Amino acid sequence: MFERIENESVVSTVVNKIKKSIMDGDLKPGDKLPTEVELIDQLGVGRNSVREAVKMLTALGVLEVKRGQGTFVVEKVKPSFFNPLLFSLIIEPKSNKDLYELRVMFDTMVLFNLMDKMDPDKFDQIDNLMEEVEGHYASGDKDIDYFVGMDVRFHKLLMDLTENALIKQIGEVIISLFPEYIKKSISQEKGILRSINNHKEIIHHLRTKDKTSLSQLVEKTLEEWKEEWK
Amino acid sequence: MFERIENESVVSTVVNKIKKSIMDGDLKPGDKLPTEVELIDQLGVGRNSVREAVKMLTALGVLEVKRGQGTFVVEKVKPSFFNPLLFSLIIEPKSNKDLYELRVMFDTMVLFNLMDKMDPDKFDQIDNLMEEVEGHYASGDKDIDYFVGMDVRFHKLLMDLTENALIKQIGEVIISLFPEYIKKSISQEKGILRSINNHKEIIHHLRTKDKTSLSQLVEKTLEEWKEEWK
DNA sequence: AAATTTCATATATAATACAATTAGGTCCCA
DNA sequence: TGGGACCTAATTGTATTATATATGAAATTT
Repeated sequence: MFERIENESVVSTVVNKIKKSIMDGDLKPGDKLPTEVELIDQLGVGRNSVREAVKMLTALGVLEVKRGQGTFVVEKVKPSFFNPLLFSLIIEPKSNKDLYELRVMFDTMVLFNLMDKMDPDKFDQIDNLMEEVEGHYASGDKDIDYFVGMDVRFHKLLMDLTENALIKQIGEVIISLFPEYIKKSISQEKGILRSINNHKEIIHHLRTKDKTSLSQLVEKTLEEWKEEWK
Repeated sequence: MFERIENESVVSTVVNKIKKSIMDGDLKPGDKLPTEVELIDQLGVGRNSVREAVKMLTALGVLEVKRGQGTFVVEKVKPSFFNPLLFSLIIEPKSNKDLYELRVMFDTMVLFNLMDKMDPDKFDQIDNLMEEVEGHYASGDKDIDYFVGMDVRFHKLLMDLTENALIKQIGEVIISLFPEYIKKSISQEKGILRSINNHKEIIHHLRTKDKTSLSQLVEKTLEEWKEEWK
């Protein structure tokens, strides 16, 4: 008969009012919100409610609080936006197979995307990184952590070059799930070499815009990894 | 000389302790946290700090507060908690292109993954869905919402068929960002038809395991959308 | 002019009081 | 013996007040 009375909490109300101000354009990126005291007066609520609302929007990456100065709408959204996703991956454990598949597929995706965007400057950045790694290897350095770090840097660089903020964000999350696996996979000298050669092959296919070979390479890599983990 | 003293706020500390408990497995999905008063005692902080920390984790979809009962770790993170991502589209309008690219790339990724896994049963599921949609279209039904819903269902079905929990999860997030865009793009009769034909093409390439054509199709679709948004 | 201090402003934390919601038990009566 | 009304303990929700701390700018000193 009667529909449920939605007793929206005070905090939710405040959150929504701030949200609305942003979406309506009354508050633009970089703008300063009224001070806590002003908000208390304007909204007619307690200070705790205002603070809790601001904290929620801070957690979501929408607001930014600078102590002694005030509260501001963020200029640029941080990758922390995908933190909830990261949590969900922790809360609901995933199988290794799923994780690999995702990683390999994501890498392929990034590379495909890059093929249409690569220019000489971007190749320079990649080449510089590769020279650094090969130099270290040639010099006899066998520090696993270094090569693991460079492996991560290589993949992050590729993601950066897509110039797509969303891809970067999701990529960060995926890579953050991987350090142990990378370490395990290159924790032998032949692992290091294989990693370097793998990257070189990737770059080669990127230069020649050879999607077929690239996707075959990725598949091959996946197969190798699978073998190793049995 | 001295490195900066990171004065982590009390609230952040509480947030991190709760996070850690979850990640270490001391708190599992569905578990009840200590009451506010207990947390105050155990952590030696004020109630405001505890409440603000809980509010942040609630905003991230990690905790769930039931008044009169307590605070719990969520069983399953809902995709709706990613809505804040929509903020990034308001704050950084240029990311529309990014979002679109991500979507197209993710779809491609799913399809590539599927190619090696498809069996007759899976094709049956897809065919059933397509028959339903085409039936509706043939019957003269032009309800936009219906076709938008079916477009979403089509893409969700493809993701389901990968049988990869991670892909499903990330896909949910991406798709949840799209209803309005999809709606815009098929909000004309020719839009509906185009959507249906596009899906049919996808299925065809899936059957023939033709990766090249598939990736070309996706590129073509991307180009079309780009044109439309100018 | 440069360095230091002071001060106003804003957020951070804590403590207290009371309100509201929920689950479950108790009581009472038919 | 049921079953409904009521009560109560536990827990979160909101408001208020007090104090602490960080920040930037103004005032002061050197």
